[in-house]
Amino acid sequence: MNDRAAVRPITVSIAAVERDTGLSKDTLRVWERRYGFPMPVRDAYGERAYPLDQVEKLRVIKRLLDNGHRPGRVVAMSVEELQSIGESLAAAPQRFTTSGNTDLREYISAIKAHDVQGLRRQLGHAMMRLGVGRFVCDVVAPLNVMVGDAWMRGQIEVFEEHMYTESVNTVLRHAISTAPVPSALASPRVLLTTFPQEPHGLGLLMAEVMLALEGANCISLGTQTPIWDIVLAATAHRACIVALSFTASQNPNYVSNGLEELRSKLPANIEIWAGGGCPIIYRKSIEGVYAIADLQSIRETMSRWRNHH
Amino acid sequence: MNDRAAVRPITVSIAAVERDTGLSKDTLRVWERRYGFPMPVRDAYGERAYPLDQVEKLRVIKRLLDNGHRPGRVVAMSVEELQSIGESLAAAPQRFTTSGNTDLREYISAIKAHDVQGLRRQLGHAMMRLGVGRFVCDVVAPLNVMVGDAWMRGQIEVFEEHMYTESVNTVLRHAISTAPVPSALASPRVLLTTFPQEPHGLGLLMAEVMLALEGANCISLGTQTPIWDIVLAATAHRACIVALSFTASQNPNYVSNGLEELRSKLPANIEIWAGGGCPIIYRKSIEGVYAIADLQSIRETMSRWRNHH
DNA sequence: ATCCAATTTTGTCTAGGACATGCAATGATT
DNA sequence: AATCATTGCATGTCCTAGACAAAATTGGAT
Repeated sequence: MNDRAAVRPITVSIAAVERDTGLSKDTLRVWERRYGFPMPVRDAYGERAYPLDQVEKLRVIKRLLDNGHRPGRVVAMSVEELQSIGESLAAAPQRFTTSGNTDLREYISAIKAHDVQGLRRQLGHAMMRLGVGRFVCDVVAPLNVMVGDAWMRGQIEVFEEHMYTESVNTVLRHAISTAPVPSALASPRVLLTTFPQEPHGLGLLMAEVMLALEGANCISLGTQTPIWDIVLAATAHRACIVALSFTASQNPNYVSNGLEELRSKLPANIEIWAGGGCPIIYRKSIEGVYAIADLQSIRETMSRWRNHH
Repeated sequence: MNDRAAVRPITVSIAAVERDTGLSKDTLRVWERRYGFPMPVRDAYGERAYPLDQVEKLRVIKRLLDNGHRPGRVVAMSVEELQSIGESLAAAPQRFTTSGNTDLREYISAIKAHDVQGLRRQLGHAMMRLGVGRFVCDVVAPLNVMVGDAWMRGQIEVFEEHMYTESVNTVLRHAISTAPVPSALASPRVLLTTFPQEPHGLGLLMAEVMLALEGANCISLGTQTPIWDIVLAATAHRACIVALSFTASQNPNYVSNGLEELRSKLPANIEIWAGGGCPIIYRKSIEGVYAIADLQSIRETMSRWRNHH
């Protein structure tokens, strides 16, 4: 029995860490210089090679940063300290039991039991029981948060989160397909997509469901559309509204710069709606961009739009 | 009337260029050093500020690079020369007529007319007419190639490709949802996903459709699952087969190294099936990995599997 | 408690050098 | 003439280390 682990690479390159954590190469290098973490080993060419446990810790740190913590404090911490912070954070807003006597822990159980069929059945039942709108707002949205938190605390594996995401994806798309096709004339045409750095599409789907409920004519481009192509698409599809989704992991600079750029390139009569978990959208308001704080407020924003037109 | 153009930024930062063109900051700097293009002006802080026309030219160059051209030739060229190259490429071969008396050009027309509803209707009709299996093999697969080619020739915009992808996504997921749930006992459990570098999920969906038709029990994790999590997921879901999809844009080394790593970590009784447009899969066979050359051969490979078990 | 200024923190940009990798053109062999 | 090995250029990514703007925090005065 030779030690295979010593032979096989148990380290990853800086580019892979950038991709997996969302921290730029520049940031990774400067943290190493300033805080002494991460401290990768060097490969035969003198290039950084990050052990997997450091990548794991970086992911936890990234998640804490997204929740408002500051690098100087958390980067130097030990894993145990990070854990305790993460748990206190998750324990604080126990707003799980939001409403509708739904116990979200059952979904988590299904995920951890790797019961795909059961999870989808539960989701389907909840949708039937609550109606599509409340299902999205009261079940899917808090579940997303809960799954993310559980993952950060190491209670859920990446593949389990993937399975969850895929299941919700299926269920939401099914919900969208059952919505009636709106009358082409009266309903606003809404273009949905995300910026190039944002690969997560669940927020977009949730928004699409809510918009469809409001009778909007949704045109989704999926994720990661270049800004210039958003402009072209909005024009080509004669959109009234461009709706964008941003997760907390997004780089705030890219988000606000991108929104300003998009606003300047897009005709003034096309509105921009921005939503999702990214804090910068709500902290720093951008001229001509509407921040949609939660899914419920899509309804209000839409009625405002209707009154205006 | 003051000159707003002089006030408004007619230049963009290196980060914005990276975002808009997909060329990394490192690449942009090294091109400037080596080829003298792009040659940004400098702002008050001495930082690169790219005029919009240079960004535009960079976009054209990027498309030619994706087309197989080499930077040394094209980066130094004038805009006119670049134009002529793009057009000469457009005149190149067009292999439309695949099979089944379906004229794929109608789909392309719908895409270029930005007719989402029409495109989906056409796709739905074709599926009804041909049956799900032939629809995927004879329509979707060649259409993907055609759309990709058209994009490379500059005949289709990025946002049009996005709209197409999203439509096919919807139609395929609908097809999957209509497939009967297979009996848990007799049917093989197939885990579907892609490697972390591979964000494209259409190939995965097509494979899932074909597998579902063969009565397989499909568990999809979506795209970009870390290798170690594929191993965990395969074990947790008691998968018999792990199916992976690779597009042509994948780095051959990553693909073959990743497959070898996965094979070594996965229990020997779990098969690995690899498919998609990536040439390396078929050129270099890997011990214990089955290459699935096209969607039809999923059927044969599956019957081989059944005979074996 | 609220506001403003000084200070610290933090991410991103800069420069040019190095080098692995992959493609192309050459030379050698069948 | 076609195939294979070798050499060499082309190219992207990584390296170090310094600088600085923007954001966040602190301290002090109202």
